[in-house]
Amino acid sequence: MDTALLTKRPSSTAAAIARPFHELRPANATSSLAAGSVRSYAKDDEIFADGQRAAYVYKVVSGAVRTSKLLIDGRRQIDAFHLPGDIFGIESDDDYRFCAEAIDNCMVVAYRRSQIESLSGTDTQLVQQFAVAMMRTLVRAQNHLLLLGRKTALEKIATFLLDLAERLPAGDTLDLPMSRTDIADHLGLTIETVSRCLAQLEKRAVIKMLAARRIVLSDKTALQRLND
Amino acid sequence: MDTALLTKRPSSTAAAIARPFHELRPANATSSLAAGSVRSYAKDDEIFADGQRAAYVYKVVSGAVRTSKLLIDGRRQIDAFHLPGDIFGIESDDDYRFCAEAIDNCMVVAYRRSQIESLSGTDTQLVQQFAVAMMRTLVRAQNHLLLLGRKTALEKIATFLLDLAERLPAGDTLDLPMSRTDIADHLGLTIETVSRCLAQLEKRAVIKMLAARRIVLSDKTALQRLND
DNA sequence: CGCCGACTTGAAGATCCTCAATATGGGTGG
DNA sequence: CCACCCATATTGAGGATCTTCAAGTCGGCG
Repeated sequence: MDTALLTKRPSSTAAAIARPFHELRPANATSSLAAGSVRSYAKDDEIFADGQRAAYVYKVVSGAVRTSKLLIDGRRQIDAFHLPGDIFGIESDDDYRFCAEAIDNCMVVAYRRSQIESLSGTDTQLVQQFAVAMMRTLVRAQNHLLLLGRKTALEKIATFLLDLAERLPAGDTLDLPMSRTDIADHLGLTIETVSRCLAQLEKRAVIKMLAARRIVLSDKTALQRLND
Repeated sequence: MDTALLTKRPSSTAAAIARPFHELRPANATSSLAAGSVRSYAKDDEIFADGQRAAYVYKVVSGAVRTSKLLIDGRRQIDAFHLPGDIFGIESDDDYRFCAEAIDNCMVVAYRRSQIESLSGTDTQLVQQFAVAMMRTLVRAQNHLLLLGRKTALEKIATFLLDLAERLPAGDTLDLPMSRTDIADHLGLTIETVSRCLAQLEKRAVIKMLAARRIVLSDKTALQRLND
């Protein structure tokens, strides 16, 4: 079972930058009951919809996922991007309060919520993992409140780049999995503003854009100065 | 012990609108160990500071509390207002990542964090209460992301008023405990914009302002339309 | 009654958005 | 392997929303 899951690990670069795989699965044999099922999604596939019954909690194996909310007129807020190792879809009530979509081709592990709850006693490790995940989700959301409420467009971009650089393993060269639209909807901006801020940072020699989605953070100190 | 705490309950209107007091304290005798200490704060008193060692988790008994973050240049984001029954100050790491201040004269119960953690086995009720509180904090933060990132000033005010109306027990007449500055720093606006939006809602006969901090929601349907 | 903080209102200005045109580049088929 | 194509991204000009700065007004408390 363990090996079956392991062999499904793709050899793509996305998987190569994933956090240590042993973190993604319970270490002890007793937790095999809670082992989730691996699922693959293509770019822009819906993983779950807002309002849908929240039957699973997910962990990203490779690729990237966005969770978002919509206003009736279509305005969108992406609350978070989820990278390999990240857990998403944790709910206290019955239904999801977000929509989750694959940003690129990606793989996730789906854990049955009912199983997790029934395991509260037996598998401390996995349950605790989800508790930690929930707390991390909260911390990120709260930091993001400050960004959305009080930072300028340029500061938002700087914070975003630094945050991604910490979460993606690659050194100072970022390979963004998401589009400008996704970035804009995450930072409360428009794609044009995102583009102009990136251009401005490049003109200031703070970053270098090898391609639209391949960005070198040449001057992290300058970014940090914009960060707060 | 129970009675000692109960006699400290103030007879102010603020306490009268508090959620059922039995919810504020563990029901069974075995949890007396975890019973927190009651503390009073005057308007604008600091309850804890950002970066301070997070030794306590708090529950509001009466009055109101704000938790906020600051940028170095003084820009402030209030992540949440805490009303009677609300829990704040939950941290996973050692230190607070917020500053907490009394909005008006208020009373809180402080629970030693070390005690809560050591009680994980014995007092399920209290521990679970904090787990629920953490989840509620997360839900509110995530809803607030949509507000800050994608709503207009008028929509922000509408959402804010409806949210408060649900959380404060009084019917359609709101008694705001917080200043315009606090509202602005919560909604990512300036006090002038807050003032102008309220004026506009009043001109549209959606609300009526009996005093600056006493607002009647005359047309909740119209507010709801602005809400999303 | 008067003072002072809190709030309101007005006018001018900045940031960010909207609309529109152009450029880029990854993917596909010839 | 190249050329084309279309989604994605950039760039520009003009405009809306919200902010800033500056005067008032209100009202609670001594």
